Amino acid sequence: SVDMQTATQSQAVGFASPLQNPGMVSMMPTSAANNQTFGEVNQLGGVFVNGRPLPNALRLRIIELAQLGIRPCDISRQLRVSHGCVSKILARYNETGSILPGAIGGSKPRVTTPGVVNAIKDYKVRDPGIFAWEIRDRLLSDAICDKYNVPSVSSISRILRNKIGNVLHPNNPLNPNYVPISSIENSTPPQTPSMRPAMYNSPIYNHYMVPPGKPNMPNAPPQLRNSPVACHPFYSHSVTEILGFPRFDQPGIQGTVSNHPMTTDTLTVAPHNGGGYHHQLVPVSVPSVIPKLEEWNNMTAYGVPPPTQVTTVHLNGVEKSSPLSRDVTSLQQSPSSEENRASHPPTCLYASAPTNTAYVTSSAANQYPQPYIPTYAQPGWHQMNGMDATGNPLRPTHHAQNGGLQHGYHKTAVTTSQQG
DNA sequence: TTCGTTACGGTTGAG
DNA sequence: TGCTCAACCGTAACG
Repeated sequence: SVDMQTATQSQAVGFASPLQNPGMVSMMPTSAANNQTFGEVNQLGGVFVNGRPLPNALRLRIIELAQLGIRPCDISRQLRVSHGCVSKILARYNETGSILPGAIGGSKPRVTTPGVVNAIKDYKVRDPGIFAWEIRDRLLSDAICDKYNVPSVSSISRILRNKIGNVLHPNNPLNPNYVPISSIENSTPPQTPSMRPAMYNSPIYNHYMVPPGKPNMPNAPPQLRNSPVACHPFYSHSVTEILGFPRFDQPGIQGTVSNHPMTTDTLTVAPHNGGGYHHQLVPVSVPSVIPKLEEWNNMTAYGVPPPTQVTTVHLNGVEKSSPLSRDVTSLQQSPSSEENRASHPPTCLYASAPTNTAYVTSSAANQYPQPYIPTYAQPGWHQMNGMDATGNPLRPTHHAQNGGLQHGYHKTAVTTSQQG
């Protein structure tokens, strides 16, 4: 058991139900000194971790109950999840068919890929007076980009400025008034800096560089001969330079693709739900993804029975079967849903509100009327105190690693309980 | 009372 | 390794 503390005091494990103490809403305060962290309790008495998705099991239950005809407001009360969250999850499910949260974190894939940059260069070379918006239109009309990944006009302008250079510069080959060096210089290369035309003394030129039309510079290293780097001083990057590896979108060099980590077939895109972009690459060959601690997972590994799927409910005296049973089974059995299965907390994490008219009657649901017990006050859980049950240091969270606040709960064998 | 919406404080992860 | 930024999260409050 755990000592009870005042409502306004940070509490390590267990606490009085906010339903009994309406003034106690947030359990968030964190003390770096005692290295203890806390989840939060919402106004309904449900436990949540700020910034993190609800456990999949709870999301699934929301969908189940909704499909059984239970109103969102009742679901909200029963599961102690804010109605806004219930509304959001139901809306997402109706829209996408997925119960899973969206992809969190990461960066949006760049639209200015090397191929796009190259195309922009081509357009600019062929028509130095072309406007950025015209380039944008051509990227679309030439099917180099679609409407979802076409760079903005400002991005194109930036590319023109940063990667192609000032076309108004008299020495820029893209300048319409550019005078080819071949017309200034005869075919004999200058032997000393003082003998070269002035432009060759410019920092942007070196002895490897030749103007367009004289591509095969004899004193250039073989790898630079005929290359844009050597031929066009304003071309600061070759495609390979930009890519950092050979292009794989061109025929003939396909064999190099698999040598790049981002293009091997050991990577796939994780299931993503709810539109947006896909950016979570998951190594397929990894046998199991390390589950997120914040997802309150693996309760079953410590002696707590796995949650039983809710298949029927009694709603106003009428028993209803869950149409989601098949989906539940699919979720639990899907090879790609290791994390989903691991994140199923016991049903009793969220006790029914006393006034609920709908109640669950499966074996798991029999746990529902039990007293409210916070996630981390359940057997097998205690709050992060720096050590796990075996004495090993707990994995620090992101913010702990950065010296900031620590959040989340870590699975240990310590048994604590607290009834609200 | 119900529910859609949104500000807010938070986490996450690629770049 | 640490930072930035834009995605996401659930809650609480509003209408």
